[in-house]
Amino acid sequence: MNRLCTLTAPKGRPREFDLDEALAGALRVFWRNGYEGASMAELTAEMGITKPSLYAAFGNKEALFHKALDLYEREKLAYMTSALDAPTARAVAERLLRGALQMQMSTCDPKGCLSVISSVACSAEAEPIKAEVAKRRASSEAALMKRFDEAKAAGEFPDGLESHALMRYLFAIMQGLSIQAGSGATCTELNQLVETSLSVWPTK
Amino acid sequence: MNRLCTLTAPKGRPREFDLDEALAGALRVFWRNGYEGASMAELTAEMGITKPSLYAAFGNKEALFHKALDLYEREKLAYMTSALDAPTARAVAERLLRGALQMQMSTCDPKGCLSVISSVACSAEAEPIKAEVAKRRASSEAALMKRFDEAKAAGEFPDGLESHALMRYLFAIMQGLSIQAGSGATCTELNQLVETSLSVWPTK
DNA sequence: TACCCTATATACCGAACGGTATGAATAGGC
DNA sequence: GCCTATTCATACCGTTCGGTATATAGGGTA
Repeated sequence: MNRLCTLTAPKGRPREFDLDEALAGALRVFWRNGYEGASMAELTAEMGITKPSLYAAFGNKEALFHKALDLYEREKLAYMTSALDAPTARAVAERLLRGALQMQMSTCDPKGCLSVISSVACSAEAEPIKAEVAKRRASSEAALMKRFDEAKAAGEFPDGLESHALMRYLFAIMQGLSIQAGSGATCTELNQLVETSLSVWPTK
Repeated sequence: MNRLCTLTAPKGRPREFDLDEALAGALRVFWRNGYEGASMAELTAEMGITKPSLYAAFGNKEALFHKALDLYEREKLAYMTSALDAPTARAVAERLLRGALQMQMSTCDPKGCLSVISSVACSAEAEPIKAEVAKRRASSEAALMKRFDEAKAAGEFPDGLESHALMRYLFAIMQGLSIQAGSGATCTELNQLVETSLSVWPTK
């Protein structure tokens, strides 16, 4: 009995749906409705599978959310990591803001940011969800702060402006952007927000 | 039968709880948990009354939320209207940011902003809630924009900076502030956010 | 063909949801 | 004292929640 064969030959009845497609459907529902607002009924409907299939493939609702959040960060927040490659702190900020804007202007995706939505939605049951999102956000914040530390060392910031303060400021704008996008702001308005933020970006 | 007497002499059995205190309790629950996350059980527990009393006095959950939102705006967002009296746009922004900061630093109130929480929480049932919050926010935005229009007419803004763009920018920062406050940011961090925002505020 | 393993579909679980019917308690008006 | 009007407390309504038991269907292996 060769163990390696199990990769190409799964034993029992094969599943009739695509894992990735189903997960993408789950992501859409969580994105539209938040963790608590997403019911198993709506999830299964959008994923095109039944509840037992969902539980067998993904565990439970919380585990499914984690996997959907992974997909979200991998596919929708990719611009956040790539933005760090920009040559200056201002260019990083510009890439981040324009990336966030472009994502919110997508006509096929739900509005707002899944991370922001999930960190705000807050009944008692969703406490571990908030904690998980907070952990991931802290990681993003640390990455941006490290990049801004380099910028500060390179003398890009005015005196008295600390990198962590500027990081926090930039995140606040992006969070505000996603709030306003989720509340029905137009693309023009969101673009104005980005342009204004860039026009006041501090230079030495 | 004098109609006016009904004001001082309500006929039936008098209620045994204080309307304002009960509403304040409801506000706390909505603030902590959002509209959907606030269950009738938790509401009645915090308000110190039973469900039939709640329905008799406030209508239903949605009507109770509206009244709690009224109380919230009246007591907790008072700084937003008074800030408009400041002499310059920058002073208005400073009052708004410091007012928001001070509110988030209160140790007895929940963290975050009820309006932001309610505009994000989003199952299907909460759609009218979102609409109501959006309407009220639009009113606040209009008030701030009018004030910034005056500032622009007074020549306070750099060329090319429109008042509505700056209004949207300032709101974004305040929304980001409340998001970060609700996610466990420290007072020091929130203060840094406010100071940074003020330090980059555009002047002519 | 017989067997094993896994996915499927249906029907169901206890708990919690928002909301209410009902009857006892408590006040004013006559 | 009696009627009316309103509140209070309990128990209950139908629905939906997340999650599962059960039985059938379908593919690999021998």
